[in-house]
Amino acid sequence: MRKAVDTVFRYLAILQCIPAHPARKSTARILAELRERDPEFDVSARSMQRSLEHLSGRFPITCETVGRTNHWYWIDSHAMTQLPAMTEHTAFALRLADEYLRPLMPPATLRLLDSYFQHANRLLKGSALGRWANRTRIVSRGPTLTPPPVREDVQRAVYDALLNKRLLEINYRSRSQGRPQKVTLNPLGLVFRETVAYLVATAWNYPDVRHYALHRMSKAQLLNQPARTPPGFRLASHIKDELRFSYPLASDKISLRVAVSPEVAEHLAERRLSGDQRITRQTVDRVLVEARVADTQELRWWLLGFGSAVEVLSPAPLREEFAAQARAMQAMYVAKGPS
Amino acid sequence: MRKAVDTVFRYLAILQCIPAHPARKSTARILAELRERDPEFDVSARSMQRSLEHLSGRFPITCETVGRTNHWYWIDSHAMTQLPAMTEHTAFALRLADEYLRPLMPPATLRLLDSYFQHANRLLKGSALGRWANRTRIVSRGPTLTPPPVREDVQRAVYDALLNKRLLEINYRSRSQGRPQKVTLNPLGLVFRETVAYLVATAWNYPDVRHYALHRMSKAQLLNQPARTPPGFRLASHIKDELRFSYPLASDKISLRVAVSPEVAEHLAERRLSGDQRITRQTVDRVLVEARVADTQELRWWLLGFGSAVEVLSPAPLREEFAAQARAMQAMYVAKGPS
DNA sequence: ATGAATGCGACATAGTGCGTCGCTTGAGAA
DNA sequence: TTCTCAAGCGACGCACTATGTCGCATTCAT
Repeated sequence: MRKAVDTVFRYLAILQCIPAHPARKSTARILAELRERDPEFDVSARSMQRSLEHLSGRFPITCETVGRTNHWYWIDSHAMTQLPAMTEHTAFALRLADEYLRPLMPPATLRLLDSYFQHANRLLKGSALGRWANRTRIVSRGPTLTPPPVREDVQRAVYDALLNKRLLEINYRSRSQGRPQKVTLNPLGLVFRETVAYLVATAWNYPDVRHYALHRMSKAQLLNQPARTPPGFRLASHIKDELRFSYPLASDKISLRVAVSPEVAEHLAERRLSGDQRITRQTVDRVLVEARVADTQELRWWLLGFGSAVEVLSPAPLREEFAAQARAMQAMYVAKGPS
Repeated sequence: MRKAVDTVFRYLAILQCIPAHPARKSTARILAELRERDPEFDVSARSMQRSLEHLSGRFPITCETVGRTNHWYWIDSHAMTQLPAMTEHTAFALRLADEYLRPLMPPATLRLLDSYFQHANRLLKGSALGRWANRTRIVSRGPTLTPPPVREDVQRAVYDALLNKRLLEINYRSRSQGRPQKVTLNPLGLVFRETVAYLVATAWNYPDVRHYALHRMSKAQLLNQPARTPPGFRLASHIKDELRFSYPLASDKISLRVAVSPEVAEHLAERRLSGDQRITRQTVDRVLVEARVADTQELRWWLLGFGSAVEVLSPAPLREEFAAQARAMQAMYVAKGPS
C-alpha cells in the first residue's frame, strides 16, 4: 500500500543517505538508516531496490555488486548541489579562503575541502571574475614552506580514530630510529603546528603523553577497542605544561610597551595588538605603542621580525631578553666573517 | 510520464532557484527560470504552485504574499543540505579551516562562510568529537591581531563591483584627512594583507593606481557604468613595481645559506624552505641549511624572528643587511635604558 | 549441503502527481 | 467606481507509476 507520504521526499532522503565515493553503503543499510531517520519512510526492501535503481538513472550514483549485495555511492564526490544555492559572494569568499589556507593547512586535510573550492570556481568561471582570477592577491608574512606529505589513508585512519574514539595501530618511523616500528596508540588530541599535524596520544599502556607526526606514520589501522581519556587530561594545559611544541600558550598577560618606527606604527594602527592598544607619537621617527598582550613565544618571534624597527621598552624582563638577543646577534655577525 | 525521479530532480532545481533570505522570487519567475534551465521541466503553473507549497512543508522556505503574487525565499540562509551529504571527515576539516582562517581573514568575508562552519559544527556535535571540541589546537606564528571592522554593506558593494565590473562610489576617510570624501572608483583588484583588505583602483579619470582600505569606506554604492581595465594592467606586477605594500614579490631566487641551531634545523627538516633544501650538521649546536628561495621581505621577517638562532651566511648582501640590523639593535638596547 | 540473505522479474492495485477549468481576489488603469 | 488582468487556489478526473507480494535464482557462511 502506498502511504500518504510523498515518495519525492523519501527519494531525497535516500540521496542524502548515500555516501560519496570512497565509502559505500549496502541497500539494506540505507533502508535501515532511512527507517531510523523517519518511520514514515518505512517501505519494503523491494521498493528500496527499485528506488535506488531509478535514482541512478538521473543522479551520479552507482552500485558495486559484491557477492549478492549492492553497495551504493556517489560516483563523483566533487559533484555538489547545495541548498540554498551558493552565492557568487560566497564563492568569492571560498576562493579567498582557498588561497589563505593552501600554505597553512596540511595538504591531505585541505583535499577534503576541494569539493567546495571547485564548486566555487565553477560558479565564478561563468561570472566576470573568471577573467579576474588574478585580480586578487593575498600577501602574508613568512615564506611558503613546503609541508611534508601525509598519506591519505593514514590521515583517514587518524581522523577516524579521533572521531570514533578508537585505538589506533601505526607504523612509526621516529626521528631517532630509522626503521619503522609498530605502536598502538590511544589518541587524545590533534595539534597543528604550521602545516604539520601531530597526534597527541599515549602509547600502549604507558601513562606519558607523546606526540606523533602524521607524516612519519607509514601505516595506520583502526582497532576495535575504544580509546579512553586519562582523567583530567586537557589538551590546552597539556601543551602549556609540557612546552613540547615550544609554543607556550601563556594565560598571563603583560603590559607591553614598545617604541616603533612610523611604518610599523601605521601597520599596527590597522591591526591592533589588543583592544586597549594606545599609540602615541613621540618624535618624528619614533612612536610609542602600549598594549596588554599574552606573553607568548609567538609574540617574541613577531616582534623580533621587525628588527631594529621595534624596541621593547617594558616589561623589563622582556627588554632584557631582546637586549640579549641583540648582543648575541651582533657578536655573531662581528666575530666570524662570511664563509 | 511523471516519474518520481523526475519530480525529485525538478524539485531540486526549484530549490536551487529559490534565493536566500534578503532576496525573493515570484512563482512565475521561478517557473520561467526553470524552463530556461531545462525544457523538460516544463510544467503547468498550477503544478509549480503546488510544488512550492509542497516543498515548504519540508524545507525552510516560505513565501511572502504581496498583492496576489507569492514571493519565495529561504528563511534560514544558514540551513544547508547538500548532496552528497557532508562527511564527518570533511566537517572536521572545515572546523580546522575555520580556526586557521579566523585570525587571518577579514571578518566580513569570513562571515560569508559561516553556513559551512555552522553546518560542520552541527554535524560534529552528534559525533564523539562534540566533546572533543577542545581536542584540537592550532599553533601558529605571530600574535592574533585584531582586524579592523568592515561594514557588511561596504564589502557587498565592493565585491559586487569586482564581480560585475562596475564603477563604485565610496565615501573614503583617508588617513591624512579626517573628513570622509566622496570618490568614484574604477576597481582593478583586491589585495589582502594580513586581515586587511584593500581595493586596488583608479579614481575618477586619473591614470594612477591607488589602494583603498575597505575599513576606511563609510559608504559604498554601485554605479551602473561599466569599469574598464587600463591596457596591460596586471595586479602581480603592479604590486611588485609599486611596492605599495612593501611586500616585494621577488621573482628572482637567491641561494640562501644559513647556520641555525639544532632546534631550528629540526623545525626546517619538517617544513622545507624549498624542494632542494639541504641540511648539513656542522658542530653539535650548529647546522648548515642551504636552499634556493625567493628574495622577499617576508623571508627577512621570518629569518629575523629566530634572532640569534639563525645566522645568515650568504648571499653577502643579505648577510650585510642582517649584520646591519644586529648592529642597530645592539646600539638601540645599549644606548638607552628602559624608560 | 543446507539455510539465510539479497537481488530481481512479474503482476495487480490504488494512490497520487499533473493538467484543466473556473472562481476568487487584489492591483492598476480608465 | 468600474473594468481588466494576473496570480492563487479549490476541485475534478485521468493516467500512470510506485508499491507490496510472491517466487525464483544466486551467493556466502555454517
